[in-house]
Amino acid sequence: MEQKIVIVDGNSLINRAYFAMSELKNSNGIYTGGVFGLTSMVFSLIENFKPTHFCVAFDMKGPTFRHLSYDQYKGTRKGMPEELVMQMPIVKDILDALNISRVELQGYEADDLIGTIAKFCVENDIEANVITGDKDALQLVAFGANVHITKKGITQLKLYKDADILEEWGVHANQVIDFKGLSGDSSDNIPGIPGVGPKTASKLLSTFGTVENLIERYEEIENKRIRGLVEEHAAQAMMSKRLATIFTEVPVELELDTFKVKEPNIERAIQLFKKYELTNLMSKLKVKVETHAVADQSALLTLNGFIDLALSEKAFTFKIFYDCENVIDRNFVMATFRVGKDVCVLTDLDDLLALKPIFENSAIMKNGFDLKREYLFLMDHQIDLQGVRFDGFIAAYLLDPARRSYDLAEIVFENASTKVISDEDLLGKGAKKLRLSDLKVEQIQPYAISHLNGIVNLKEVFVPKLEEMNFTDLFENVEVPLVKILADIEHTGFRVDMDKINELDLQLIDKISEIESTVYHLAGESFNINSPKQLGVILFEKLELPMGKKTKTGYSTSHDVLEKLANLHPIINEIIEYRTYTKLKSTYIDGLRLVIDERDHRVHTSLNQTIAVTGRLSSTEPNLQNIPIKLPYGRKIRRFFIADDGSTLLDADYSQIELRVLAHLSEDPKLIEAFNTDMDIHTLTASQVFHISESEVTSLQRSRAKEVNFGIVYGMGEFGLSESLGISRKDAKIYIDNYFASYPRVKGFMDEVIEACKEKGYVETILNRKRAITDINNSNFMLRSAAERIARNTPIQGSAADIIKLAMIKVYEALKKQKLKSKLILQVHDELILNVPTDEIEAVEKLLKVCMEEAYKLIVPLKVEMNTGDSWYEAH
DNA sequence: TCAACAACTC
DNA sequence: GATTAGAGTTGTTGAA
Repeated sequence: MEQKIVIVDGNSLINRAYFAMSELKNSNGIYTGGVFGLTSMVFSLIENFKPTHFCVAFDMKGPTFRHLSYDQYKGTRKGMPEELVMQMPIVKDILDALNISRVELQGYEADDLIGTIAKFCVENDIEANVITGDKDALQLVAFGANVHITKKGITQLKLYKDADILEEWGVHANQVIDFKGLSGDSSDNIPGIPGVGPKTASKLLSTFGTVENLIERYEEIENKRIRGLVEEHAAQAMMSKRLATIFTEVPVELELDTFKVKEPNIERAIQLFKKYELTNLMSKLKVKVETHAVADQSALLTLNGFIDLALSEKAFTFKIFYDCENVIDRNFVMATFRVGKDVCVLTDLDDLLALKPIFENSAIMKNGFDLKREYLFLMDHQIDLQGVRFDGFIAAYLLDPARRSYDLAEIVFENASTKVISDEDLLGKGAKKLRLSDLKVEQIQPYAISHLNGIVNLKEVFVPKLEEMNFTDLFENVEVPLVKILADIEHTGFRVDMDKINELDLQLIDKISEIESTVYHLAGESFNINSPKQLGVILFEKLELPMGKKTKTGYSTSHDVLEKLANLHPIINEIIEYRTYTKLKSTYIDGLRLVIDERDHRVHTSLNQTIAVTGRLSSTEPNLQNIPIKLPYGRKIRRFFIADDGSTLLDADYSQIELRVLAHLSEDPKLIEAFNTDMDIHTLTASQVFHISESEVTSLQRSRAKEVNFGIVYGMGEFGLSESLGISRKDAKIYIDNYFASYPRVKGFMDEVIEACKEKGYVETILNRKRAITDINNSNFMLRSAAERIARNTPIQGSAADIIKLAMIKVYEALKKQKLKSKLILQVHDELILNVPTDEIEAVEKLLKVCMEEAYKLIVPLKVEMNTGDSWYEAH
């Protein structure tokens, strides 16, 4: 077998890892960000490079030979922060447990050790891969080492070839040291030649080649100033070059066998990961054992070959690649399929469409990643995808719902053994980002196949993991079936009334310009009212209004601050009005217009399944989950959203679903009783909190009790309650105390949730959805309190989300079974909206009520309220 | 390009 | 003694 070594610059990577995740601590307050980052890097390097040899080099304390020749070497560098110094022995322990050899030597830097080992390996025909964040190491490219420089913290690597160095610095690999010798390096305090920067250095070197040659022939330098500089600082340039040169003859014993990759000492590693609470790393240990290598030998199937295999094997994995011109136009580029180890690549849309019977055959199991995209594409072509069993996107979300993104390449990189070519690798990023259709098929194919194989590998790892975490039922029976429903909702869209939009737009334009001039008049000058910074200056400096809160960057001009100033100056109310109207115009008129499909006059919102940590959905482009309702004027926006001709909108929302879930989870007798007898829960709470009979409750008391009920669900404290009700903290405390006295099990439940969370590190919903809460044992009061509020709220919010997801599935199935034409067109957390042909209203009302109320059996009843109307305004 | 702020929802 | 309500998206400003 070919031999391959990975040599890691331990100091460089741990530094980067630490700064990328400096806040990571375990519950004893020991910082572990650097340890975590470096160790996960080691795991991924082993998985991705599959090296036969591996070692990590470290710097040692104390002066090196460079300091002895130049006492200011690295003189400007600050020492490692204390929090990082503490992590060094931990990292070394972990590396030892993983049986990974580390090297360090008094008097030499990690760089020199790396250079020495790399050179030795290259000379002995072993592929040498150097991993570091320090571009000085690029000089090693000159003798044939592969140098990979970390990007974005340490999450990505870039392999530098000679050409890359040339592009970045304008010099060849073997001139890197000359380049440093001339231009210097402020981070190492290498002086170079003062006045010579990177540009000049590369220009000089392209003519003269080396520093030595340059100095010898300095008289040939055309630019007079630079000639002088070179002459004057020749000695310093020579010294700088020496300092920048990695010493590749370090007297270490090079016994290759010591670097061989060995099986880790799993028990010891697990022990350490537990001790430092690096639980994510634990799974990597298992992954290493469980992952099956995927054969890279695979046949390329023809369309018919694939059809035969799909029919006989009854399962395949696939991905369709397409460009989105805008929200609705999808341009086919390529589709890839895998059955067993064989792969099929289609580039002709007609071939893909020929697979309609295969896609629609529910006996053939389909696996993929982010299958909502596949559903949408196939729906465009009247193909009704059936038989989906596994969606890696959804699996990744259930296993770690707090992730920022679920990019396939990242997920596979972290969990499985293959390398997936990322979008950025293929398409670039920023302004220069390409579309798939800009590339040739041959360029896309390796990318597409790497995605396909990544999904297959991911499935191998995730299926047992889902089982282990008790997610199988939630995954198979809720989240995966929901994918299709969300695609259907998105595909159907919500019709909008353009005339209504234009009408309100004209009104708003008038109102805004009128208020604008009033504000300028009252302020005595014109300024940008949208700028909190400029507004702050006007209000608190020019008009000398009393300043309320401050933000990090200046005066706060938030609504509640302004409200308190309303009586002091007429400009305040104008500004409040200005804000409400401009909000409506920019977000709900101008913003909405941008996402209306010109062809069908509908908005096709994207309902995202993997965004919210609690299990809720989120809605984007446009966000239909935050259409105004509270204020009468804003509520008019709901007139934009209308039923199809011959149909009406049916809007059904759960009444008090979160408080019912709370009653269920806490088993509080009084709460249960209240819902069993269908009492008004806010009135009941008011009577409890104010110690009066329900008939005596005033509307003010009821609305305060409503705030209390909400506050409890969110884990609000007395301060928050006093602020939101405008009462004293003392009174707020009394309310809260009275609340818990009336519903004693609620308090008990909250305490138990936190207790269990401290123990297990996560909280759960009724369908076993889990959310890890890391700060629950944090010694920092603020972080711990926030974690406790999250722990209290997540089971409630998350269980309510579970229930409405179940309801959506029931409704969807029931509509299909009864062959009704009514369609789900939106979900807003506790509300479902359907477009219902007029003749189906009665049937669908019945169906909807049953499906929603019976979605999940709580110990209290679920109650649904329904309304119909031509627009969302009337229906809700 | 990105963080901060503000405003809208359940 | 602190700090203070859970979950989201979008638009604007202004600094890098």
